[in-house]
Amino acid sequence: MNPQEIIINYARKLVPLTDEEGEQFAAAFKEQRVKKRQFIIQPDFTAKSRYFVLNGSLRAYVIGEEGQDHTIQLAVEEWWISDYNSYIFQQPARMFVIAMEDSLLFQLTHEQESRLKDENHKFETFFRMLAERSVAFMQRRIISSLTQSAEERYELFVEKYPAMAYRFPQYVIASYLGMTTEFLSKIRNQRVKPKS
Amino acid sequence: MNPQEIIINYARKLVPLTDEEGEQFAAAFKEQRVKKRQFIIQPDFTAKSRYFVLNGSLRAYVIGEEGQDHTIQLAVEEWWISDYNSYIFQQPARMFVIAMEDSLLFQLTHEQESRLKDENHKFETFFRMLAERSVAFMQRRIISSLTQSAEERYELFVEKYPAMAYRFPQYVIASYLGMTTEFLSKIRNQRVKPKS
DNA sequence: CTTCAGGAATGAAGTAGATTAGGAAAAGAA
DNA sequence: TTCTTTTCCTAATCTACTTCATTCCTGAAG
Repeated sequence: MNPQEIIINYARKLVPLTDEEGEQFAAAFKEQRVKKRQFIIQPDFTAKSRYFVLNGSLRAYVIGEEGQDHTIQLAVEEWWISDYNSYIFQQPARMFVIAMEDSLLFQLTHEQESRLKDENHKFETFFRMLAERSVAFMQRRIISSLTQSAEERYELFVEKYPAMAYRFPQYVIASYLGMTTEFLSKIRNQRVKPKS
Repeated sequence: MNPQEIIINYARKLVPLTDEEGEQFAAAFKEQRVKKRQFIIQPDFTAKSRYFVLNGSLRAYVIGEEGQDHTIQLAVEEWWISDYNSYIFQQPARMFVIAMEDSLLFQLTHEQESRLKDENHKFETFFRMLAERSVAFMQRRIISSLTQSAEERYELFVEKYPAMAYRFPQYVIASYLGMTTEFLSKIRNQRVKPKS
């Protein structure tokens, strides 16, 4: 399947599109290849685009006061990524977004997105649904961080996203779940051998 | 200002509306009076509506395994509240939403909202922007919970929402910020008298 | 003027998880 | 291959925060 087909299929999961509308939608995107460790968003620069992952994986993170790194979002195939606070309000970013592997992205600029939304009610609906899904996803993450222990959060994560749990290095998972890599290591090894 | 004017003014902060459109928008809402300690959403029931607070205050929370209560969202005048996971997908709720004071709400049912969005592109845009703002808000909360200590989270909260900090009882603030009421008490009193 | 309930303060003891410091093993790069 | 960098593990100590138990405070209801 080519990139255009992928994004059209994806969009059709949320809104019905005619073939013509599908093409129009896909035409707003631009392919972008990035290499491992390449940044696509950096603090102080405004995020001009959001990205749909066709292939590969990325990670969004912030650096805390004492230089500690906290993963805000992960993305693999068919996920979106950006610094949304920056993208939505077109203000300077606070986050880094970096490629974890050589990746192929579909870039959508803020301008192109605006144009799409103006052109067709269906596209506006699509982005509304996308945002609502993010709200639901983030709310689940907030509930998890309030109600569960480090171990429970990890178990839940592995259960829901087994593909990610072994695709990303451990320090990334740990900082996504809000714990240190050492502690995650302990959890992982405890699970294997409760008895010698 | 009457409720209709309030909601129209509010909507106009996000999208321009003619007088006629404003009236049409406001007509989708229904006034609802609730008394302190009254529930408007309960687990296992589907949240059929979202609520705009005209007057008063509410609190959304979940009950954890060991009966501990975790505040997910707070709402005062001009804020929205619901169990969004339930509302958006029209699935059974996990949360309680309860009035903290006698309140006056503007209720918008899922059906009415759908109708609005179908009727006019502007209304669809409005709800898209509302969802995007929630995403940005929640992302900030996630970053705060990952990067800051209990004390820092409290200071930030007081700074950004001073009105809320003293309107809600301490145990509500504590459970919203992810700490115990005892610990928040300690933080508060430490700040006042670093020296006798 | 009591009584009672919801909320806040305080202190002692316990624990989940962080920090620090060691080194081993994969994985790239040359 | 060898060198370097990145990732992972183990274990001891440390601390931010919880838990538990008790007392105090305030306002509303009888």
